[in-house]
Amino acid sequence: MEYKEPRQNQSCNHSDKACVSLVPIFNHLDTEQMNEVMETVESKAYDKGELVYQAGEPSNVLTIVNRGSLRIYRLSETGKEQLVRVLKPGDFTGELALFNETEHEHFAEAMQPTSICQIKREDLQSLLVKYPTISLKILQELSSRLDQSEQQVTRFTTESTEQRLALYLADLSVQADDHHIVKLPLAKKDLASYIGTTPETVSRKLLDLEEKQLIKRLSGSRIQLLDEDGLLFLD
Amino acid sequence: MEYKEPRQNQSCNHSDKACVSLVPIFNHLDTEQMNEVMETVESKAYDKGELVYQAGEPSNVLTIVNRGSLRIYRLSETGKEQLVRVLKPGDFTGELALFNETEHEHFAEAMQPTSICQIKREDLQSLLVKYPTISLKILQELSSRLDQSEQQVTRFTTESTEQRLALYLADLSVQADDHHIVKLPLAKKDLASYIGTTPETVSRKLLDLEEKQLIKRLSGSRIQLLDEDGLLFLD
DNA sequence: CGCGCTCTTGATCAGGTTCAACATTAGTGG
DNA sequence: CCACTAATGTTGAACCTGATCAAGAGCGCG
Repeated sequence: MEYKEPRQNQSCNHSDKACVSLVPIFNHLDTEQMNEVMETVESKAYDKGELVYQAGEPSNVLTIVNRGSLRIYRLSETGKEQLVRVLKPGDFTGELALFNETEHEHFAEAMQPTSICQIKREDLQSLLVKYPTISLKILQELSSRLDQSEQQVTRFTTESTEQRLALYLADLSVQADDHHIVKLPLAKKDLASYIGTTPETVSRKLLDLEEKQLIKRLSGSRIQLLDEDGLLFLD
Repeated sequence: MEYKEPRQNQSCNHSDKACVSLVPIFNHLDTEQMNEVMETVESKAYDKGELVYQAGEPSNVLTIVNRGSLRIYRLSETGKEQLVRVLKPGDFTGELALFNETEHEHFAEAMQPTSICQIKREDLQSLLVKYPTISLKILQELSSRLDQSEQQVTRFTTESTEQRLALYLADLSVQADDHHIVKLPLAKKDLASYIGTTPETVSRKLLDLEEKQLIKRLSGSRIQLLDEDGLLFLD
C-alpha cells in the first residue's frame, strides 16, 4: 500500500475549526466556551488513501472528523486486516492513545478528501477540568461504543455468518427511505471484513437472503429490505 | 468459598465501603475526599448465582466489586449466551445504563459470595464535576476496555479457533508463576463461550497445543506454558 | 475502449459443530 | 470422610458451514 504525506498542517481557517460545534461532545457549550475550544484545535486535511495515524505511533491528540470520512481498521496479531468502524463528520477517535498515553492500535485512513480537527492532550485535559460536562459526553460516547463492540463480539460467537449479515442489514434499516431501500455504506470487501467473512460469502448469503424473499438486490450497492423482522430471526 | 451467610441488601459498614479505596478510579484521592465518596456509596452482598442486574432493567447506579467476582454475560439476538468478562475486586460495571440513561444490555451474576458498592448517578455526577480527575480515570478505563473488546472482534474475524485459544493463554501468561503455570480463571464452558467456540473444541485444541509442545495440561484446570512466543504464532 | 478493480459463481476442502457416549470432577448429605 | 449424584469435561464420528482457489462477469476510470 502506498502512503502519501499528509498535506502539511494547513493553516486553519475558522470554517474548518467550526467542526467542533457539530460534535456531540461539545455542542452543549455556549458560544464563548465554543470559541475557547476553537482556540485550541488545529485542523488538517487529507486526500483519499492517506493515513491520519497508524498503529504503533504514540499520540497526544484527539481527532475529530470535520468533513469526509475515516476508515478505522486493525491488523490482527498475524497480520490480517479488520475494519473496526467508519468515522463520519462529528465522530472522534484516538481516545486510547490519548487517555492511556500509549500507542495507537488502529490505522485511520481517509476514504475521500477529509478534513479533521485535533485537540492536544493538555488542552483537552484543561477543558475537561474546566467544563466537566464534556467528560460526561465523552463517557456517554465511549460507553455506547463499548456496548456496540461487545454486541459485535456476541454476534460473532453466537450467530451464523448469514445471521450476522442479516443483522447488519437490519441495523441499516434506520437509514432506509420510504421504499425500504438502503445503500450499503461499505464496499463489499469492507463489509465482509466488518462482519468477519469473505466477499465471496457475502455475495452468496445476499443471494440466499434474496431467495428467502427477505431482501431484493438493486443496482449500485442498494438493497431493498422486504421483511425487516424476518432478518432478525432466520431459521 | 469459606463464607456462606447471605447478606442481602445489608446496611453497609465501613469496611464494606472501604472497597472504593481500592478502585483505580478513586485511589488518587486524598483521605478526606475518599471519605466523601464513601458517604455516597451503598454496599450490598450477593450469593453465588444471584443476579446483580439483568438486561432490560434501567439503572441509575455504577457498580463496583468489593469482594468476590461477577460474571458479565450477554444474550444474543437469538438467545444464546456469551461471556463478556469477569469482574474482580476494584472493577466496575453499569456504565452504559448509567451514562446513556438506557437499559442494561448485560447480565451480572455473582460467581461466589460477592459484595459490591454502588454509587447513584447524581452522586457520581457531582463527584465528577467536583473532582474531574475521576473522569479521566474512567475515560482511561473505558477506552482501554474498548480497545480490548475491539481486539477481541479482530481476533474473531482473522484468527482460527486454535489461535484464539493460544492468544488467550498467552494473555494469561502475565499471571503465571515461576514455573509458567497458570490457573484458568474460567470454567471450560465459559472459556469456550468467551473465545467463541464449544467446550468440545476447547478440549481438542488444548490437546493439539500440548502435542505441539506449547503447553502442558495439569490437574485442577492448571496449564503450564512451555513456549509463550510459540503461542503467539501458530503455523 | 481497454485495463484495474470489485463482484459473482462454481467446485473443492477443511475446520469446527453437533450428537452421543463415557470419564472425571465437584458438590451434597449421610 | 465417604458415597452418591449432578455437572462439567473428554473423546469419537458424521456432518455442515464457510474458506479457498480459480475463472468469468460487471463496473469505473483514465
